[in-house]
Amino acid sequence: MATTSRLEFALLGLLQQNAQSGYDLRKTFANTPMRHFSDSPGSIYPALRRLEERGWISAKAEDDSARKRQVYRISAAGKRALIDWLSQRVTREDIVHRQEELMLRFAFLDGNVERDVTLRFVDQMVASLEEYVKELREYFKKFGPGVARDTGRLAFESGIQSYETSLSWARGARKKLAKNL
Amino acid sequence: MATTSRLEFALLGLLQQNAQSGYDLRKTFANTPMRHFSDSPGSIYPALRRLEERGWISAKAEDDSARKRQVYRISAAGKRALIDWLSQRVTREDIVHRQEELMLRFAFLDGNVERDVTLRFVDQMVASLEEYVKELREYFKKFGPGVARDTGRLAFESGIQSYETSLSWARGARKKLAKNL
DNA sequence: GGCATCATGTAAATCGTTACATGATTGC
DNA sequence: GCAATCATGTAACGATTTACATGATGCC
Repeated sequence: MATTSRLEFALLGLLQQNAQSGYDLRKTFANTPMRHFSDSPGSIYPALRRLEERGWISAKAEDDSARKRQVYRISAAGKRALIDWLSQRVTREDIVHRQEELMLRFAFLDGNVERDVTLRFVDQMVASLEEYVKELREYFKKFGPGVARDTGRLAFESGIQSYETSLSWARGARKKLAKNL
Repeated sequence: MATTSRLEFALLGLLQQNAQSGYDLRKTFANTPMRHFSDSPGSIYPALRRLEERGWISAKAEDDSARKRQVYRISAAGKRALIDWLSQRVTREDIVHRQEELMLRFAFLDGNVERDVTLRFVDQMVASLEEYVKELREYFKKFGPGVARDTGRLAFESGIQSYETSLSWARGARKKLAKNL
């Protein structure tokens, strides 16, 4: 049961939206807000080959094009893997250690799972965030004033604020998503 | 010129605050808001040895303790390396690809560099964030409404909001830091 | 006596980074 | 003709993850 990296899921999700080449995917990572992913060939081409070996995507040489483009398409097994990943519970671990992966998952929900799965996802996210923000606030009340360095205390406050922003975003998202059910 | 990982800098910064053992450092990563770092022995002990090999820290067996604790202490060369890292310019790359490292750097500023270096750091951070937020907003105006999936659009908005939160945090931090100059 | 915690390590596997490399095509 | 871009790769290296491993100590 080989694990799947964030990059691999990102590729899988993008290929689910459109069949495209490695170069197209690289351009997406270079020129869109998905730019926190690396667009280097040394990461993307090997990742595509790994996905192909697992049977999650398949390559087809684009013959009408003069250039030697390999267009990748997601397979049924790939779509199943994607949906499994998207359907997982949102845990505290996701909040603390896998924020980026969490938002990636969220971005791919629509079109791949039913709206009620999306709503459950957001609900779990709100619940986990509430719990964690509470925990951080309590920690800060206890230890924050004792921190000697200003920048250390401010950095901590920045961390709390960022989770609070996520929380209020998630609450707003929940409302918007519930409206057009 | 071997590169230094985030984990290595985190260890270096913590050892600058207090000489301590690998186990102590692991507990910090396990039980404090620095928990986004891994507390696994397989990452920390090898990282400590790498730092030792570079002469940035040195180990001393704690003899009064019954247990075989190795207490690490930062060296002069280590402190120099730390300060070099802390004094680097804040770039757009830091904002886009190295947010976490950036906040780690910020947290360690006090006590290691003069207050004016800290203020310059925050100024550069504000400037880079302003630019990037502007860029993201323009991108969203152009392409946001065309995004088919609700969750895709919402995820993008979440990203923008998180940068906006950082920006307003940085502005507030700048004011607080300037006050007690 | 036994369990949790203290305390440090090693080994295998793998992913991503960086750098190098090649050749075709489009546009000026 | 030349530069930029299209398009795909390989190779070396290093860091982290996961799992395995050991032994001492404090406490009930």
